[in-house]
Amino acid sequence: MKLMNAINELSDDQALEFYENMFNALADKTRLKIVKEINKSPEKNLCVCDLETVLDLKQSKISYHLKKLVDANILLTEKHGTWNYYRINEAQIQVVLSEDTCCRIL
Amino acid sequence: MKLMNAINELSDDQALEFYENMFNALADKTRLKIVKEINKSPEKNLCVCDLETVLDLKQSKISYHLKKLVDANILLTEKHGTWNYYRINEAQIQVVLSEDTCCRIL
DNA sequence: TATATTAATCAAAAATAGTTGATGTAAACG
DNA sequence: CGTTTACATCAACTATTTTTGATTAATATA
Repeated sequence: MKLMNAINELSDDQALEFYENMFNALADKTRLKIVKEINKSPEKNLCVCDLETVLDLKQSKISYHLKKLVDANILLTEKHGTWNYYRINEAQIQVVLSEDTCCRIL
Repeated sequence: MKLMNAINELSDDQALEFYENMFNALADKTRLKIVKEINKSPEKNLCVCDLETVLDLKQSKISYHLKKLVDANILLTEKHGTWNYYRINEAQIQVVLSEDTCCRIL
């Protein structure tokens, strides 16, 4: 999903689809926890194995949810050697959420 | 779901649960259309049969989605005789969404 | 009172989403 | 090279959500 700084150029139907996808990506406790943990981390990014440890979840499960967040353009990936680091795309989140809500889920 | 003007009194886990529920309720095109149509209506409220006509969907389907929105406290019900009117609970929506997003989905 | 209208609810079916363990691939390291 | 580590992806399975066509209950109207 593209970054929606040009959201006003979308048709009504495309806009609804954009929001449906964004809300869907955020409508899951595991995914909200992932975002929260990344935001709490010192470098504001975590790799899969970090999340495995901190959330005590299986690798495949974490990868599944990370993919959903990346597809929604809520997370960005940085590859460093064997490690895949995930970072929050704050611009995308702020398109959707109120300041207060950002503070609570980030 | 209660109105969350006291959202800061919730534990982290309860807060995540609140947002998970709110995003879930909004993560559906039919439900977003319902909210949009109610907001577009002259009286800012519609009954089930109005929505049936304007969205061209079956009654039971509309009732199903209305229930989800009411459970999330995004819509409020007013009963007038045989008719059930639904109205947007703007306070609840504004807890979660940015002003721009409110403008797009309302 | 009999009938029509409105809308909630139910159970069954269909469609989606999430979980799990295994496999595949690429980089790091001895 | 062979081995280990990190992680994406897959297929089978489970669980949840949505759709559908009744049925039911309540109100309105003839």
